[in-house]
Amino acid sequence: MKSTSARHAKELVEKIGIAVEKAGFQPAVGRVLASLLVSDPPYRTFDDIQRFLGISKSAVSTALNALMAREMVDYITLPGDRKRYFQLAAPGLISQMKRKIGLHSALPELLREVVKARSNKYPEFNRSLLETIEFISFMEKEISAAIEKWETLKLKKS
Amino acid sequence: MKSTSARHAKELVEKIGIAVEKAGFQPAVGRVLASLLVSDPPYRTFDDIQRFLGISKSAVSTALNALMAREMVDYITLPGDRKRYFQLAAPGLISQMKRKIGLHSALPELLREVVKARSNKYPEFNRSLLETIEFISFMEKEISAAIEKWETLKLKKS
DNA sequence: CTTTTAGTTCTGTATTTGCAGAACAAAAAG
DNA sequence: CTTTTTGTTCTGCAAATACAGAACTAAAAG
Repeated sequence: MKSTSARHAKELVEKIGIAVEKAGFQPAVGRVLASLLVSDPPYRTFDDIQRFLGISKSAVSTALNALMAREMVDYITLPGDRKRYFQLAAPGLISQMKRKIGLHSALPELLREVVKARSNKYPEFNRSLLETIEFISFMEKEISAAIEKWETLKLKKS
Repeated sequence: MKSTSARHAKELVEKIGIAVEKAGFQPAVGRVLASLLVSDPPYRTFDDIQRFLGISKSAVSTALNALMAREMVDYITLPGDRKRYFQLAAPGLISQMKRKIGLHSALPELLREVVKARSNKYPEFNRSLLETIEFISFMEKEISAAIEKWETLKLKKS
């Protein structure tokens, strides 16, 4: 079973790695995350990961620490075993996504500053800037509303 | 007036440039975009931009073409004037944002593949993966609903 | 035709990024 | 104590990025 799906797993890891990379992480971070996604069992030691991915210890260490800093990965330990068993932390994954979707940077605030600083000689241009700001604010509100909706939905289920 | 706010404008351009850069563009692209935001008048020639930013022609050319490819900038021409006057295209800006918010690549699809490929030996892990997928799908739906809401809102206003 | 203008494309380079490999550290094992 | 294990941190390099400057192009002006 493991051997039959091993190739598929590797391919999946590559594809997921790229997707995570596009979300703004380093390539190695994406691969480490991906390896923990497909891993069966879902927890792996430092050098399980290193061997599976064939990358250096420093890359694994940096990646795991980056992921742990964002609470996307944590680890367990077993009695009488010095190793740490790293595993995905799904709640951390979800809050990471919330963060990424949610606050759209300083842009709206900066755009407001722009409009304030502009002359009123080109009202049509200023109006379209205001509309852009309006759109961003609207989306921010809608998104945080959606997140709350999701959370109350989850609360009801439990 | 222009001279008193000139410094403020330059600072704003830098700050906006960085914000745009963080959104995944090259530094020079961010600055060109920003310079068109604060520019009064809102349209500028190629070498207005070059002189204002103090960067090379190639950088300006590449940046403008990148922005035009995404329809975030366009240009007008004046009769008997060979120059192009570049300006921000607010609708393009907004649709660019829609695309960027409108989410998140192949990830949910890949996660579904992961779940399918996984054994059922660790049901709790699989369950939490499913919840993550659910969250992403939920947010995608909510976001596109919000965008539609915005669009009908805009239609009514006109 | 030649020259100028307005921009594009190419070539080289400085900077940044991302990782390997080695040196290092801390704690446990022997 | 010494050795082994489980990582971490540092040093250096290879590749990718982003831009400058120069060469080039197309169209208009003269």
